[in-house]
Amino acid sequence: MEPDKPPTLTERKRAAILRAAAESFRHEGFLATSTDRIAERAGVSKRTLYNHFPSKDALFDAVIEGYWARLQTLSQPPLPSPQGIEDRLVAFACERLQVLLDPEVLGIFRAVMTESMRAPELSRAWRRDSSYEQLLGIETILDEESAHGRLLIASRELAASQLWGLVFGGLFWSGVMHLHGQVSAAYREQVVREGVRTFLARYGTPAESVGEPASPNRRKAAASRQAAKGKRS
Amino acid sequence: MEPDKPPTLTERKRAAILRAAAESFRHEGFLATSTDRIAERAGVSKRTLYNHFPSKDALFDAVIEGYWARLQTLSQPPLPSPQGIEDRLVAFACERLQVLLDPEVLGIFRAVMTESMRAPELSRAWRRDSSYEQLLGIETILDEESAHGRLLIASRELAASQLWGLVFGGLFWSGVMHLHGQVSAAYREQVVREGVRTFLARYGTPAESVGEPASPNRRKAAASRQAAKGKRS
DNA sequence: CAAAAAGTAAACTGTACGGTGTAGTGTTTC
DNA sequence: GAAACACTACACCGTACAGTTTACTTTTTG
Repeated sequence: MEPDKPPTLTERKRAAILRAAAESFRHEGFLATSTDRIAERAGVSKRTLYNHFPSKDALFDAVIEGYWARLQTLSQPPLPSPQGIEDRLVAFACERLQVLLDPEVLGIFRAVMTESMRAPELSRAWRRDSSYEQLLGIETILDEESAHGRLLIASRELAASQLWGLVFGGLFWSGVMHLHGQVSAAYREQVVREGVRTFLARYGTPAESVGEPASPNRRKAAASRQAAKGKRS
Repeated sequence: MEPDKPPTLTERKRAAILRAAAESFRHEGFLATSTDRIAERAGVSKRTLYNHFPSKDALFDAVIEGYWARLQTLSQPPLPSPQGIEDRLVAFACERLQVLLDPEVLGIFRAVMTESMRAPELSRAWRRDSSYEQLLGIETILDEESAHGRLLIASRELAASQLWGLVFGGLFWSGVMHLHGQVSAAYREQVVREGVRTFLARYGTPAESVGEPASPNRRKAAASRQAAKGKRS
């Protein structure tokens, strides 16, 4: 909007507090972080911190809301589609995965999960409304491809959740659990591509067997038995 | 071995402490649990607690090791196979899933993850040695089925991780994040079965298209492009 | 430039926690 | 039944933390 008028001191202080708090919460967790430490990292007096946020809980809430809003932007643009379906799904998933595996985001997921057991009312945003499949825009892109006849899907929720598991599940879980350090982008893409191929082995339509070395007699009845509908108990 | 001679008082106290500690750690997390509270719940004096365990950290370690040992037993018996491959994989996965979704186990996963960020040296057991695919015995059962010609798999690690994502990923993640309450066994089985079907759409062999309504011309070149080998970066 | 608003430093309150010390009571074992 | 051992109750130490108070300085604004 306006060409960034210089931020007032109050705004700068507030931002510094939020940044420092996010950093601490991500690295140490909510309980292990002291407000003294946050104020120190933010270069701010403790009183100022408590002028901006009424309590440590409120500060945590504000940090979480900020990240949640950032993640929300993921659900919107499933990007246009010149490529074949495999490449499109791979590109889509790699983009999302890069965000999900960002150490900053992983840290927030950990913090949210941790506090969700101690104090469920904090961080309720992460549980209300939308599923992660929706959040990531998976259902949207599947709908699009289905509309173009490139996918044959009986239950979009089921398919979306399977795609999530195939391409995100393993790496995301490893990341959250610190199972290994950073993985290379190349490895990530390989995992994603193979996941997409498995997904297409069930849900792809013959029309899209593009550029493959040779395999004419594939699939066809692939979607012949897909019943799952009722969810939950 | 010996037909349980009555446990000595010391043994009973120790067990009570471990039980109370596990309960508290699962529900409140490590930091939010006080040793006073553990002692109280265990019906034990605080001094006794510190006679059995030198520190709160050591107590946490002992609790975690106990659960880890319990989970280890999962990796052994992939159970015999009278059924067709789909039913066998479904039965196998449902059994594992039941353990993974046990609130007690979920709570421990959460606690481990939380402490893994604050103090990685605790709970190292959960990261050393084996992958979760190994832990759950997925690779074993895939090897067996491959040996019988019922699967055509290029990379066992990749396939195992995909099966994990398809049948465990979604529900496990939901459970860990408290996304919904308990899900019914019937719903679980449905998700698992559909996951297995997607898996078989890529890795199954024609020989095993048993009892299907009608779909003779399936797959064959399914495994023609499976390259993934190099891991990590 | 003057008044209002916001920030700072530092001491302080009350509480909670991890861990120890002590003196005495119950339990096991020979 | 007595010596060795484990359990109990309880006071205690030092530290840490969320949040407040006070007295003072800087920034913003009209």
